[in-house]
Amino acid sequence: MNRSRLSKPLLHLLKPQTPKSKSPVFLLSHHLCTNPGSNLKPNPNQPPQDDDSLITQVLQLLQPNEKDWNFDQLHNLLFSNSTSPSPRSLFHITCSLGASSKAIKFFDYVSENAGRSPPGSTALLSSAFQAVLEITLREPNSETKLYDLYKMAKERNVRLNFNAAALLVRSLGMAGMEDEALIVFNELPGLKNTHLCNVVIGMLLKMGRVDDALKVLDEMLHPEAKFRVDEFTCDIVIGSLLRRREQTGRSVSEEEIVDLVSKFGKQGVFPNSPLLTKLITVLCRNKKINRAWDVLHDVMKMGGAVDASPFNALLTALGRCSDFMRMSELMAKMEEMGIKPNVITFGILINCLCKSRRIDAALEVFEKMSGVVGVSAKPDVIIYNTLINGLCKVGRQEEGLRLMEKMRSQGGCAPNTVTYNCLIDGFNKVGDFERGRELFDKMKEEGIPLNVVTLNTLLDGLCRHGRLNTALEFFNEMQRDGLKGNAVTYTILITSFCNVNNISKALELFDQMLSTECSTDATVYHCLISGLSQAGRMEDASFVVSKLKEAGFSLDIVSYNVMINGFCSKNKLDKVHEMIEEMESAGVKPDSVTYNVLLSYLSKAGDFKNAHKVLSRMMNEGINPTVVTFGTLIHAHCLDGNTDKAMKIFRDMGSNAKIPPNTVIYNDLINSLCKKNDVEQALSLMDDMKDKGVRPNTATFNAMFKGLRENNLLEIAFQFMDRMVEQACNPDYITMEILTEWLSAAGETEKLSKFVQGYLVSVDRQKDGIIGYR
DNA sequence: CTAGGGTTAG
Repeated sequence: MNRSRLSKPLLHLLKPQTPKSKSPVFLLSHHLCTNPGSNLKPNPNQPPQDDDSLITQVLQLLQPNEKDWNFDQLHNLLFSNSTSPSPRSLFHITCSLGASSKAIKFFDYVSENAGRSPPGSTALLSSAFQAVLEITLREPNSETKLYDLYKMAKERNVRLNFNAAALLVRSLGMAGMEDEALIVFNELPGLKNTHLCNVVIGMLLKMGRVDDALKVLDEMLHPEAKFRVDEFTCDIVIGSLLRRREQTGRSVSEEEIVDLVSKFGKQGVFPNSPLLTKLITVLCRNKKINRAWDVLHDVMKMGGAVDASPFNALLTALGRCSDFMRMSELMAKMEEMGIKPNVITFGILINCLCKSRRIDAALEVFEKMSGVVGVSAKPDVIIYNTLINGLCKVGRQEEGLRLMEKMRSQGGCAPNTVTYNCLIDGFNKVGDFERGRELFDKMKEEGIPLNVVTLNTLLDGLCRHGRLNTALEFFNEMQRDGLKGNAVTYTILITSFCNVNNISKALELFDQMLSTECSTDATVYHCLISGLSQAGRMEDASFVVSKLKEAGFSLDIVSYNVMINGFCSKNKLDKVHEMIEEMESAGVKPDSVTYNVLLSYLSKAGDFKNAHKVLSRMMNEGINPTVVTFGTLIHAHCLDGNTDKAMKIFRDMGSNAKIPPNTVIYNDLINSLCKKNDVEQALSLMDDMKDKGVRPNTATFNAMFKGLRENNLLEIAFQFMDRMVEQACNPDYITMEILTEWLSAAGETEKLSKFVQGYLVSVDRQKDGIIGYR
C-alpha cells in the first residue's frame, strides 16, 4: 500500500540523469527523505502514475540554475486551472532539488502560487516545507537556519505537518536551541500528538531540562488529556531519567522515578523488561530494596507483563544481604505469576547458597533445575563453576573435581579457565600443591588458556607456603611467556615479602609495578603502606602515600589507622596530628580502631588523663568501645602495675558493657597477676575462661607456668600440661624454657619428654593412654 | 563463576 516507497526507484529510472543525481550521496540522501505527513491521504483523483510523470516533468524544468527557471512552463504544469499537484509529489520534487537554496526558491514559488488554488494548498505547502527542512538539514551546520525557516513559514501561514514539526523540534534540540524548540512545540496547538510530545520530552531530557520535560509529561498524564502517554513515552522518560542519574544537571530521585512508573501504570502503560530491571537494579544499588520490591509488585498488580529478569535483579540484591526469607517469597511469587525462572535465576540462588557456605542446599537446587518438568533450565558452565568453587571454598575440592568430570560427561559442558582456576585454588588452599600442579598441567594439556587469575592463584599458593622465591621465579617465567601480572599479582607478592620483613624486595616489586604499565588499584598501595608502617619505615610509607595520591587514589580509614599507628610507635606526635587533620579534611571519620590506637599510645605512655579524654571523645562520637578498647586499657594498667584497676575494668566490661573478654585480655591479666604472685586469682581466671568457653593459647599457659613455678605448684602444672596436650596447644620455646628448667630441677624430666611427645603426664590419667596422643 | 588487602591490646 505504500506507493511512494515503490515509486521511488521508478522515479530514479525515469528521471534524466544529471551528474549530481548519479552520486551515491544523492541516492542515499534521497532515500533518507521521510514521506510527507502520514496524515495526508492519497488523492483519489490523481493516480500516482500521473504524479510520477508530473514529477519528472517538473524536475526537468528545474534542472537548470535557479535563475534560469522557466516559471511560465512551471506554472502550466503545476497550477493551471485543470491540474493541481498532490502534496506527495511536491514533497518529492522539493526533496529532489538537492540544494536548500533551490528548495527554498521553489518553496517560495509554490507559496506564492498555491494560495490561489485552495483548499488543498495547506497540505501542499506543508509537504513542500517539510521537504525544505529535510534538504536544509542535510547540509552541514544548517541547524541554525532552521528556526529562521520556521519563522518564515509562520509569516506565510504555512501549517506544519507532524513530520515537519517533529523534525524541527528534534533538530533544534540537538543544535542546543531547546528554547526555540519549545516555542515551536508550544505554537502547535492543533498539531500536538503523543508522538510529538514524546519527541519534545526526549529532547528536553537529553538537554537536561528535566522540569520542562516533566511539565509536558504532566499534561499527557492528565485524566482529560487529548493524547495519552504510550509505551514510547514511558521508555523515553524512565530510560533517560535512569541514564541521567550519572550525568550532571538536575538529578532525579529514585522516588520520583518510582512515582512516575506508578502514574504510567495507572494509564496501563509499563516500562519494558530491561527498563524495569534497570530501575530495580538502581534502587537496589542505592539500598532501597523495599522500594524495588514495591515497584515490581505494583507493576504486576496493575497488569504489566513481567519476565524473569526484574525478578533476577531483585533476587541478586536480596542475596547480597542474605535475606533468604524474601528470596523464597519472591520465588513463590514468580511461580504464582507463572513466570519461569531462567538459568540466571538458578545461578543467583546457587551462588547465594554457596556464598553462605550452604553447598548442599546449592546442590539440591542444581539437581532440581534439570529435574523438575516445567522449570528445566539447562545448567551452564557458570552454574557448574559456581558449584565447583563453592565446594572448593569449604574444603570439598575432591567433590569439585568429580563435578568437573560430571559436567563434561553428563552436562555436555566443557570446563573452562575459571573451572580450573577454582579447582587449583581449592587444592592450593589446603596445601595440596601436587594436585594443584597436576590440574595446571592438565589445563595446559587440554589447551585451555591460562589467564592472570591462574597465575595469581598459583602465586598465592606458593607464597602462602613460604615459597616466595619459587613464586618470583614462576612469575618471571610467565612474564617471559607473555602473561602480564596485574595489581593483584603485585599485591600478593608485595604483602608476602612484607610479611617476612623483606621490605627492600617489596619496594623493588612496587617499582617494577609502576615501571611496567601494569594496572594498579588502591589495594596494592594500601597493602604496601601497611607493610611499611608495621616495619616502622614511615618515610617509605609516606612516599608510597604520595605515589598513591599521584595515581588518583586516596587513603581509606584502615590506611590512616595504619599510618597513625606507625607514627605513634615512632613517637612522631606531630606526624600523628598531621595525619588526623588530613583525615578529617578528607572527610574520613575516625573509627574505633583510630581511637584504640591513640588510646594505646597515650596509656602506654602513662598519660591516663589524656587517654580518658580520648575515651570520652570516642563515646561522644557514638563509637562504642570494643574488646580491643578494653584490652588496651587493661594492658596499660597492667603495665602500670595497677592490677586491681585492670581487674576492675575487666569485671566492668563483662557486666556493664556486655563485651566478653578474649584470650588476649585473659593472658594479660594472668600474666600480670602471676608477676604479682597472685597465682590464686590467676587460677580463678583460668577457671573463668573454661566457664566462658574462651580458649587458652600457648601464651596463656606460659604465663601460668611462670606463676606456678614461682610457687612450685607442680601438680597444677601437670594438669595444665595435660590440658595443652588435650587441646592440641603446642608448646613454644618459652614453654620449653620454663618447663625444662623447672622439671629438671624437680627430677620430672620423664614427664617433660612425654609431654613433648604428646602424651598425658598426670599419673591417674596415664591409663587413658593413646587418647592423649597428639 | 575464578585470584589479592592492610589497623589496635599480647
